[in-house]
Amino acid sequence: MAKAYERIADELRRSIRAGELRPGDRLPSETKLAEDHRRSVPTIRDALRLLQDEGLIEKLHGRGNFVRKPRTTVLRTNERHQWEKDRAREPKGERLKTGSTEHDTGLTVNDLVFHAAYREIKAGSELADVFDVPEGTAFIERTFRTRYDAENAPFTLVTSYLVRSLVEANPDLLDAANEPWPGGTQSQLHSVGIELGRIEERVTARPPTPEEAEELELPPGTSVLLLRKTSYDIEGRAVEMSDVTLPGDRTEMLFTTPLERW
Amino acid sequence: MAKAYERIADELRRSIRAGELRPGDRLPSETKLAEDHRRSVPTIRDALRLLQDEGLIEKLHGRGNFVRKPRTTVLRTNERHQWEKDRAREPKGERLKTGSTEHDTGLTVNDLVFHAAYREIKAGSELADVFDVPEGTAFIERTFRTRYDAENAPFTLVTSYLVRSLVEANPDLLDAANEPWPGGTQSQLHSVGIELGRIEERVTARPPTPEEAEELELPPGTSVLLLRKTSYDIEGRAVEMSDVTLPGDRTEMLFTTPLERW
DNA sequence: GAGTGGTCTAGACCACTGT
DNA sequence: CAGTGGTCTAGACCACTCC
Repeated sequence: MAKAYERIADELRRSIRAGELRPGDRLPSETKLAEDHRRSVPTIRDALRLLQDEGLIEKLHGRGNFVRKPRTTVLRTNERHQWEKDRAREPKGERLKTGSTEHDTGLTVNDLVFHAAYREIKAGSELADVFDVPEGTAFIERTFRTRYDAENAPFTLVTSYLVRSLVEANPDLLDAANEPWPGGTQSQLHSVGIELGRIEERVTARPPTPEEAEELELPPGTSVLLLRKTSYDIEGRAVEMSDVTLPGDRTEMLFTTPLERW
Repeated sequence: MAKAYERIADELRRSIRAGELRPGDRLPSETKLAEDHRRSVPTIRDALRLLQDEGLIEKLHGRGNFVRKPRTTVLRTNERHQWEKDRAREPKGERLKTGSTEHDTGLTVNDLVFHAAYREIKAGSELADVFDVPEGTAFIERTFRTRYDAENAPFTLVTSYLVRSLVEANPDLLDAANEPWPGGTQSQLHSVGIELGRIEERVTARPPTPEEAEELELPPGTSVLLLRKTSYDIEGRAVEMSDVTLPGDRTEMLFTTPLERW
């Protein structure tokens, strides 16, 4: 004997999957559903919460419960890295025209807003491990939000780490006022004589923390993608690491792997 | 004025983050929490559900509520593709020794169980688009589960598509009984004269459907990673596509992008 | 059997949306 | 204002775990 709220959720889920309830449609009110199924309102709400957690419906206070529409997604490719490298040595005027976020999305620079903060920190065991330096080494921590003006929610939260001694040759890199740096991180590193040899990206997914949900305006029933990007110079030494949080319902990442010929 | 269940959740969340409640610890019982906070049990349960949805706690019926321990993750790299290509032309005996899942995880072939089913289908608009063939073209659809014996949950669900006319030159490829094919998909394609030139992988994340949650034994408060892998031959023609569902709490994907020298 | 969480009820009252 | 969902109560009864 299945539980009442599960049976009710199953029935509504089937309705939605079959297209009898279409994206944007309003579900019957909770009191109406309660009468129809001869159950109490809290039981109906248990059923609706299941569907909300699956990302199938959206609850709008005072308006009703609606079948959720799919979000339009932003594509983020790994080809951006070669593209950014090619551009890193170009004159500043050229670099100003577009940033790498625009390369991925087809947007222009004016559609984007950046917030940045710099902080100096000492390496804990995790940073020390990635960069192969002693614990306590001085790092620059930069935090960003990138935003697409046409939407009212940011689409990434970024924390980036650089070894202080590697970048202090260029004092401009130590000042948040110079953000956004035209040409991006690779251009910044080029200004202190660093050329990148490869980039590693690690991807996992989990539900958002309340803080992430608020900053990225994530409704219940969505996930975040966590991307840890580590950049290595041509000698294979880690020179930069970023932790990026992306909204799972608005992001698609594309990785292309070329294969050697037989 | 914050809501009671949110305040209670905040307090417990802070406790967990601060390490006062450690992974594996049992929380006070719901009736105890209700007395402490002078709230009803359902209100306490509302608070605990928030924490469960964030993946912070685990509810065990009849035992209690526990701080969740981090799962050990399996690493899946894009270097597997070159490795699989290098191996595709090796003699069958060699290929039998290990499969590509083992390459990623360090397991031996005996730790893995495969289930496979083959089905012939006609291309809908999506498949027709990816493979650049007319709608209605005959495809072979293969579905798999891969499992690690030491755990009792599968770690991937796979659906793979091949154009029938491309692979029917080798009848063995049309029979599920020959699964798992030693050397994997690239070896199968090699048997009909196809060499791969590049692989594209698209990654998104969302909460699991009830079906996925059951098959992958995903507790509430976890996400799935969706990987769509498309393989192109050396002329750039799509020859294989897979949709892979991975448990977000047990999977880390690593993509390495080499950069050209200046 | 004692203690735990899971399901469900019936209803009060609040907060938000639209007309 | 009427109608909607959101919060919360007080308690009954069931299902599971462990001793």
